[in-house]
Amino acid sequence: MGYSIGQVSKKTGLTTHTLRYYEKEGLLPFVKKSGSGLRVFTDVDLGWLSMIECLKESGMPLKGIKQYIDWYQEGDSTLGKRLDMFKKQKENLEAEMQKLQKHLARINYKIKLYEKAVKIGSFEKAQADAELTRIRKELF
Amino acid sequence: MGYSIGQVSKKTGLTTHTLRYYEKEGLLPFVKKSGSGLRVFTDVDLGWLSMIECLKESGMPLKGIKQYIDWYQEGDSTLGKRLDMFKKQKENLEAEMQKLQKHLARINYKIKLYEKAVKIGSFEKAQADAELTRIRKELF
DNA sequence: AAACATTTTAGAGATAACTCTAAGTCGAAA
DNA sequence: TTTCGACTTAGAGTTATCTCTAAAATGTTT
Repeated sequence: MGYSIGQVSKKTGLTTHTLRYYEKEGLLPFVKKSGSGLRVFTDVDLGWLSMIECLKESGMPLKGIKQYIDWYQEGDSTLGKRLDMFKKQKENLEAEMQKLQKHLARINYKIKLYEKAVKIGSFEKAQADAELTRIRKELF
Repeated sequence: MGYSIGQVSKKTGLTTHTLRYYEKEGLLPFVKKSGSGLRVFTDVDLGWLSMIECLKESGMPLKGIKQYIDWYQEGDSTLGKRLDMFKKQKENLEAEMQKLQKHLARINYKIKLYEKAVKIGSFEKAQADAELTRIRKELF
């Protein structure tokens, strides 16, 4: 019930290079090797890779993720540190999402503006449009 | 009615190094120079810097932003391309935000788990808790 | 005018996160 | 048993985005 590095690559979308790189960086200390030196991934390992993806895409650098994994390996004495880390990550992520929300509103305005501009063939004239001027004022 | 690079650095939070780098990369073609060669930023330039920040934080690489600025400089013949770019960026951003939403749910679960774990002093036992097991099942 | 802060350029260096290469080993299929 | 694709390691190379340095010019303050 184990997977080769190639199989894990297909499952996760990470290249075999990246998986080895993650291991070298200390992110996969739990992955075992077969007698002849081949990596053998388990479903538990896939779970860890999924958590790594979650934290990475949430904006945590690989070093931060490694720290978390190191704490996990240390056992229950680091429970508080791990809790703090997740709380901080939640703060970061919520702040990030609010920022993205604002950026999205701005991009939506740009889409309206350019739809009008394309329709009338002029950026200048589209910008002078009453409704777009109203939205723009609302936005800033 | 103009700002020095240092003033713009304070206003935007970007270092003077970064501002010069952006210019070198073609992101600030509208910034003028004084007779003696000093950069003079205007409020219009600050507006562009704000748009650059918006696109960058929305996940667009500097090259993509440069492309947009180049199109802008080309005039109304590129209106369609710019509209497409913003539409695509909207798609990307909405997909990104949905992903972050999922990651946030997972992190919230982890916070609950670790709060319980800290309380009882054991990760294993916290994981076995009925409510946490329920939430975990909901999550995957 | 002297002193000192700010800006200029070209180019080198740093950092994170991959990405690839080479030379060899392993394992499944014909 | 040969063949061939997948795997191994160590280490070099790449990309994006800064970040810094040095030496000279400019701007500001006293």
